[in-house]
Order: sequence, then C-alpha cells, then structure tokens
Amino acid sequence: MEIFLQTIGSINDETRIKILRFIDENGEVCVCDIENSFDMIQSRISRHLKILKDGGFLKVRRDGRWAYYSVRSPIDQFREHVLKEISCLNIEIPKLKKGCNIE
Amino acid sequence: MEIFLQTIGSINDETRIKILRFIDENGEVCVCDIENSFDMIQSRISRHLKILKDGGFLKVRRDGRWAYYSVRSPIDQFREHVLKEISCLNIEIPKLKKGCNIE
DNA sequence: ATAATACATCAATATATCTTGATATATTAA
DNA sequence: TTAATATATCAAGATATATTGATGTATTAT
Repeated sequence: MEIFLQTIGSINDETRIKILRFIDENGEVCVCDIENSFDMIQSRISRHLKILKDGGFLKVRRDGRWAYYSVRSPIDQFREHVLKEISCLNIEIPKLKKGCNIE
Repeated sequence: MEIFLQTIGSINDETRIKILRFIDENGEVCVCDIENSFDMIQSRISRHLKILKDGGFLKVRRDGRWAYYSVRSPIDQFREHVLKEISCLNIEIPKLKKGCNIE
C-alpha cells in the first residue's frame, strides 16, 4: 500500500507530470537542462525529481557534478501504463534547452 | 491533464483505495453498507465516494432513499489497470456488514 | 402531517503538500 | 587554496486536502 501510494502521489502533480513526460520524450537529461527548459528554480526541480525517483519512475546517474535523470528501466507494467497514459495527454511540454555550461 | 489529475487524485488516499477495492470485491453496495463495514462516519464515506465517482471509478444508482455505488462499467483501460493494481495490494479490506435497516 | 432513515454538503479545524529563498555539499576550474 | 558550478536539503509561508460535526434534502414509515 505504501509503495502504491508513493507511486500515485508522485504523479499527483501537474509539474511532475510535465517533467516526467519531458524526460520520457527527451531521454537522459541533467537537472540544469530541466531547470532551463522549464524556467523554474533549481530547488523546485530537484524536489520533484526526487519524488519521481522515489515513486519509481526515474533513475539517476551521477557523473562529476552532474546528475542525469532518465526513465527507470526496466520498469514494471503498471508504471509503464502510467507513462503511456501521460504520453497521450494533450499538454504543452517545453522544448529541451541545454542549461549546463559544459558537457 | 485535468481529468488525468482528477483520476490520479481520487486514488491518492488510503481510505479511498480501500473503499474502491471493497466495492470492486463486493459489487454494488449502498452507502450505509460501507459506513457500517468501515466503521466511519457517513459524511466521510460520502465525500470519498464522490471523489471516486468524479475520478471515473464509480457510478451511482439511486433507488428511493438509497444510493448504490459500484465500479463503473464499461471502464477504460487505464482505470482497469489501476483497479487491477489495487486488487493486488496486500491490505486488509473489511468484511461486508449490511448497514441498512431495510433492503 | 410528523418522525425516521439515507445521503449530501458545508464550515471549521487539522494535516499534508508545494513553492520559494537560503544554505549545505560535492566537484571542477583558476 | 579559492572561486564557481551543479545539485540537494531545509525552513517558512502558501495552498490543498482530509476529518469531524452540524445542517440540508429527499424518501419512506407511522
């Protein structure tokens, strides 16, 4: 129950749905890319990424000072269904704007 | 997006998950049955039922002074997946205790 | 008509979640 | 070593959601 609620709670927010779809569409991105593309302050992005990760949708790969987030894979069927549902939503997802100085 | 969030929000609560599964397992029940089985006050049950109905999981059939709730049918694939996931949760669902005086 | 039953809704309070700005940590550059 | 960059976390305030008790609205029984 706890895990299910954490999964559901992680997608019970408009900002997170958009971030999740953004990552699903663009593949692995670092936090500053999201920050830049969404024009949101870093702490807000960071918090939502953590919730999506704890919800089982995202994974992180750390490299130096960067954190690269991507859709967790393999992913279970239920989260797969959720991702598919989100991919069908008629919403505006910002274009990817690279935000880091170095890559 | 709004509809998706309403759907997700409706199952983002432990009480509602239990009520939904209770109805899924027992079929059509009236409000006082739920009230009696869950030992919760009526206004609380009523509120959660409304949220689950607005979330697209339940339907009501009114008959006299009673309101009978059941899983909406036909139901779309996504909500079907959600119901299946909820049916797999390892949680305690109360036994059905009829609460009405007449039936 | 009056009372009782079943259900819905409202107002007040309690609790949880989100946003922001500040601060902390780690890594790399100068 | 010092400064800058990338990210995470914390504290405070704002907003949303849940619970309770009271009240409202039908419907049925007496």
